Amino acid sequence: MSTRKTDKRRQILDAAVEVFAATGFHKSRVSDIAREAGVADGTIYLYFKSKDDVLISIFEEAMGEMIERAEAAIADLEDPLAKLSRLAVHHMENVEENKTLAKVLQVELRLSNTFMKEYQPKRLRQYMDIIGRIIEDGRERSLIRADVDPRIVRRAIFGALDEIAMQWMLTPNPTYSLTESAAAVADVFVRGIRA
Amino acid sequence: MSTRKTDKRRQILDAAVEVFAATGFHKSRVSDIAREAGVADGTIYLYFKSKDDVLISIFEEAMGEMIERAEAAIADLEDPLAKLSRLAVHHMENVEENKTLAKVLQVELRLSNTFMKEYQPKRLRQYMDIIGRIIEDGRERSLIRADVDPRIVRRAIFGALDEIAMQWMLTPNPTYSLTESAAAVADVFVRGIRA
Amino acid sequence: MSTRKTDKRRQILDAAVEVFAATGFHKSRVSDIAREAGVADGTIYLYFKSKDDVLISIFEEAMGEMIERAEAAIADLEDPLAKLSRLAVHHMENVEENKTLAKVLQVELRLSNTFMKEYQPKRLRQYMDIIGRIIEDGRERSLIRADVDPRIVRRAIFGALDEIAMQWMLTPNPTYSLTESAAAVADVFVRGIRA
Amino acid sequence: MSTRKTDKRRQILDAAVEVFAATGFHKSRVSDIAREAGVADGTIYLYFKSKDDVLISIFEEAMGEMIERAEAAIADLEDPLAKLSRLAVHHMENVEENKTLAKVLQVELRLSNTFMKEYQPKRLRQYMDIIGRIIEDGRERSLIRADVDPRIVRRAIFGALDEIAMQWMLTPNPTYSLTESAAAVADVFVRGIRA
DNA sequence: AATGAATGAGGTTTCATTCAT
DNA sequence: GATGAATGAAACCTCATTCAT
Repeated sequence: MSTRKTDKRRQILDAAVEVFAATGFHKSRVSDIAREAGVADGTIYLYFKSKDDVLISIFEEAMGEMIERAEAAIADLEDPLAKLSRLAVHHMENVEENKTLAKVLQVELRLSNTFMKEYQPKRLRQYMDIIGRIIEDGRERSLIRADVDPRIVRRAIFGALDEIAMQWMLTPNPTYSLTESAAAVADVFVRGIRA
Repeated sequence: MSTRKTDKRRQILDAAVEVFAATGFHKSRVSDIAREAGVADGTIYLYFKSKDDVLISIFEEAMGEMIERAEAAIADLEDPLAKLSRLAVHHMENVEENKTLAKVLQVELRLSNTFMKEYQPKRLRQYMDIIGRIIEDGRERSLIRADVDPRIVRRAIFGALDEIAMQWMLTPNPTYSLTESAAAVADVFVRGIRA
Repeated sequence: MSTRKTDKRRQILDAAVEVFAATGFHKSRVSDIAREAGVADGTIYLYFKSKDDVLISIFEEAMGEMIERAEAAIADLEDPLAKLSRLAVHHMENVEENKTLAKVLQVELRLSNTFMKEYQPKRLRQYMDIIGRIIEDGRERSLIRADVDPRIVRRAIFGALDEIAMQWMLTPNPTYSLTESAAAVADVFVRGIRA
Repeated sequence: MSTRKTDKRRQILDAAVEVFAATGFHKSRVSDIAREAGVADGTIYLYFKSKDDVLISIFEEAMGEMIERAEAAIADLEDPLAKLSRLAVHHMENVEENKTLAKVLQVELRLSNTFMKEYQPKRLRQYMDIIGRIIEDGRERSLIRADVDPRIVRRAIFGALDEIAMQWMLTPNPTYSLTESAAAVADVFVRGIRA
């Protein structure tokens, strides 16, 4: 029974990702998601508080996974600077491999007032904290300059990656590799902050 | 007569910036803008095609000015790396000095579907081109490494600045200085790309 | 369930006839129809595409019935000329007995651009075809002159009846009998076309 | 000066006929008429009370002329029945020769609420009175049956002609002759009412 | 748990008309 | 007389959400 509950919830979330990516959050109707998920309109409200809540849930779950996977991706590395590079490439791999979800997370998410102002910071901060901790660790081990402020630089790194990924999402037929861009960006940052 | 026409147009644009910043684009009603501007609802449609067009016009004009001022700000500098630093600080000064306008440009603008997908790229690219040209110039003069791709790095720099400014906008009572952050970010990039 | 659906649809159509007859199509607001029908504004759009569609549906249904009833009314008659007289009187009886509906069909219907140019012809032609077939039948049986063109005369007969009914509708307190007028008009046409 | 005044008035009326015929009364904007007439929007209100008044004025003038010309057309005939035939053909000739004006009078005029309910009757009655007087004259001279009610039959004749003309107006490329139809209709009526 | 029919708030835009010049 | 910039009223329809079944 609990599996079933989860199943339907997942069905709806998956359907919502498809619908949001195809039509955009604002233009998507709840009934579109319901049809795509094969449930009645009202059923969605048994699992989510509102249309916004569906978007937020997509974000929460996707970010939760991203955070886990990001931490796993850098776990076996020793060097903080290597971790940074690996993280950047990993971030872009996620985007490239899961374009539909990424489109929702990056493009549609920003279009929701509620979201931008209330929910985004929390999870994003967690994600950025990974970067922040790498930098702090590097500073303690004198691999990164002491005058590098982690709170600023973690946001700079995230902003740089995000902007490049955003641009890639909005380009209809991108010809360049996102992961190569990630490596280049990481290279600049690594040179910029190392001791 | 031409002055008058311009006057009323400006009145409406200024009013719209205030209203959009206070209420958000979506929640703002055209009649709110009209009241703030001291004109009738219909008058707005003598100067703009739609509510969206008002937002777009704010963006077009503000970006036009920003581009001009950014170019003026770096005109007297010789060193490309110094130009980059100056540009970053200049960017943040604009945001700090004109918080209301910046709020509209950074936060509300992203919330308009029409906008994000059609209008933004053009002007933003022009703005990023300023960064791109600085980097190209630096490479030619061997002050910047030859393997730095201007197309990627200009976007990385913009993304980094934008993300930090965005965060600052969304923070109710920011205690940190935006220009100091800009200097720190610029420092990282300068170290990251110089030969 | 199907009854319920039909019920609500009928409720709305009946309400619309009342409202359109009282206020005129253009001046009637959708919310007026909703109130009269005892449903929410939005409910109307579950059953009809638009306000125009409500008017069109009234017409389609009313004309469908009129065509059926007209054919039933003349079914037991042999003589084509007697059929014509009966049809004319039947037409006016409908108008007299159902003044509210007739008002909508005759007066308000003509005020809707969309309607006049697209929907009216089809159903009206069907109605006129009844007259046309009577005339053709009469010609074949040599009861009506061979040089009477059914396509012209059917329209002439309809036009004559329609104009007289229209005038009656627009007269606040008509003192004359519509069915007597119908008999008189039919008499003229019968004399005019018989062999 | 008086000529000039008349000139501008006429300019506007002529422009309005063109615009109404092309776009339909409701869809036509006052500014469209102004542009077509080569005057400013406000100028129209120096000569007419309202947009409706422009339509009414077109009708009044056109009907005035039609009435005059109709009376002239039958003046030289003695036989009332011949007059009826002549009148029918004359009516249709007017329509055929002046399709643009006829379109406005017949199609667009009916779409104006104000008009149908207030102005039309008066002038139309005058026009129908011509038919009525012919019939009365015929009755007195025993050329038309005594039991033919002029008030009914004049309206029947007008309705028949009007319906046929209306249909012709709404047919994109009519292949049949309107005047021939008029003759056929007149023939039926003449046979139908003569003693 | 699931349904889906019903709800009803909410706002952009048009365009006839006015009136200061 | 002529202009045309400015006015401002007015209503259709959508769609997220509810709740009786």
